[in-house]
Amino acid sequence: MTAPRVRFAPSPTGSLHVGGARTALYNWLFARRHGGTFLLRIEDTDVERSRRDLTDQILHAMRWLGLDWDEGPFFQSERSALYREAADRLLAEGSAYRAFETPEELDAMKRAAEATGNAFRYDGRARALSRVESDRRAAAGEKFVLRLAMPDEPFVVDDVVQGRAEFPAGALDDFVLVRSDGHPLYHFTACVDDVAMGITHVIRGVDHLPNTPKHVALFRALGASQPVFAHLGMILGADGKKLSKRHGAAGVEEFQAQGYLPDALDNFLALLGWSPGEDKERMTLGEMASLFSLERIGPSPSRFDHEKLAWLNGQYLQEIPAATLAGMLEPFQVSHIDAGLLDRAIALHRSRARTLVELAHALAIYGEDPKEFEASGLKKLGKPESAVLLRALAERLSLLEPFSHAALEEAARALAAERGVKLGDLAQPARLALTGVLASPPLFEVIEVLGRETTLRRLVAFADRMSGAPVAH
RNA sequence: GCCGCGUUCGUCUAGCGGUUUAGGACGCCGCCCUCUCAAGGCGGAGAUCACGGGUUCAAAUCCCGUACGCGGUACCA
Repeated sequence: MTAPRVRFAPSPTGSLHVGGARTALYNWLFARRHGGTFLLRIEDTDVERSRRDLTDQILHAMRWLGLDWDEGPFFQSERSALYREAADRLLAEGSAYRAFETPEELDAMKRAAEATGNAFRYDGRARALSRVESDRRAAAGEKFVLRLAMPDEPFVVDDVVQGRAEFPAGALDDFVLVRSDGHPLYHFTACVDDVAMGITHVIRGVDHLPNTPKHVALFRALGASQPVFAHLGMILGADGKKLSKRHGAAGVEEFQAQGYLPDALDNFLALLGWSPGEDKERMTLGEMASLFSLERIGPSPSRFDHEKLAWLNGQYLQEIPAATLAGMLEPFQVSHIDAGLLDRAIALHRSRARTLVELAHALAIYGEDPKEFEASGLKKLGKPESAVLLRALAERLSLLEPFSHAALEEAARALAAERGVKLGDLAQPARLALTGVLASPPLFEVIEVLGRETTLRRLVAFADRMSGAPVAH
C-alpha cells in the first residue's frame, strides 16, 4: 500500500483514557507498520469545554506511552479560516444551506415529534428558502446555522473491522455544520481536516460508526474521496459497563501513578481487540508494529481486566536491570534508602511486585525499621519462646564473619538444630521482626542486604516487645 | 422509541466450512522448588461456540430471526 496517513484526534475535554490510548496506539502501529505518517490533531472546537491543561496532559500521556507523532499537534481552534472557507464553498455550491430556526423553534419541533412518538429529525424546511431570501436575511443580521443538505439515499459504510453497515435513506437529518455564533462543529471540522491533511485511514472507536454516514456525505460534498474506516470495539469495565473512574484507573496518568510501565500498558492495550495470532502475547512496540494489521482487529467490545495488566506489568518489571529500576522508582519515594542497598534490595524484591508502587512499598523496610507488624503474625509468633530464639540469633549474628547469606543460613540452621526446632520456627519470627510481614524474599538474603547493625537492632527490639520489656531506643 | 454494531472458558483471545475430543493467556486449584511469599516448572478444573431456525454431505465458522449488551439519535466530541 502507498504510505498511509493516519491521525489521532482527541478532544481536550478530559484526560487521555485507556480507550483513547488504544485508539492512538492502533493508529501509531498502523502508521509504523506501513511506513506511513501519524499525525496528532487536537479537536478543541468546543470552546466551552476544551482546556489547555488537558491538552498538555494528553500530550504528556502520549509521549509516556511512546507514541510519537510525525506531524502536529494541530489545533482546530487555530484553523478557523480553513473551516470558514470550506463552509462558504459548500454554501455557494448548494450542498449546505442556512437555516434560521431559533433554538426555541427547534425545541418546539422536537417536543412535537416526541409527542407523536417519533424521533426528531430536522425536516430540512430551510432548504426551501431561495438563495436571494437566504442572503437577504443573513445580511440583515439574522442568526442562522449552516446545515448540510444530506442526499436522500441510503449510505453504506464499508468498515474494515465492523464490516458493512447500512443506513437507510432519510435516516440522518441535515445536521449542523456551523453554529449560529460562527463556531464550526465536530463532524465538519473533522472532515475538512481529514481532507486537508490527506488522511487515508480513519481508525477510531465504534461510538463514531453511527456518525460515519454523515462523514461520508461530507467527504463527498467536499469533493474528496473517503478514507478507509476502521471502527474499534469499546473498552468496557470489568462489569461490562462503560469504563469510568468507578472501575479504578481509567486515565493513562493514573496508571502511571500506580506504577505501571508504559511498555506493559501498550502491550496490554494492543491485545484488547487485536491479536497477531500464533498465541503471541508479549511484544515490544517494535514487534507489534511489525505484526500489526487492521484485518486482525476484532469487532466486539472488550472488558478491561486489571489483573491481567498487573500480571503483564510484573513480567516487564522482571526484565528491567535493577539499576534502571532504581531510577524509575524515584517518583515513588524510595529516596531515603541508601543507594548502595537499593540495587541489591530491588533484585531481591522485583519478582514479588507487579507495579512500581508495590515494589517501592516493599522496599520501605530498607529505609526504616518496620513500625507495624502483621497482625496474624504477631498472634502466631509473638510469643516469649520466639523472643528467646531471636535473642539467641542476634547473639550468633553479632560476631558472624563473613556476613553473607550463606554463612547466615548456616549459623541459623545450626542454632535451630541446637534448640531442636525447625528452621522455619526461627526464620518466621525473624522475618516478622525484620520486615514486619510474613512474606518476603529469602530471609538470609534480606539480612545480608539489611546489614548487621540494622538486623541486630530489629531483632532485639522485637524480642523486647515480645517479652514485654520496654522498647529500647 | 428509532437507527447501527456486537455476542467462543469468569476475563482477553485463536479459530476465517472438514486437520477441533474448540488452542493460548490472565485468574482459579494442585504438585514441584522451599525458611515464608513471589518468580519459575509441571498438571488440573473451566466454553452444549447467546438462543432458535435454515443453507450444506459437513457450521463456532455462511444466511435469517429472537434475546441480551453496547453505541448513536445535540447549535458535544
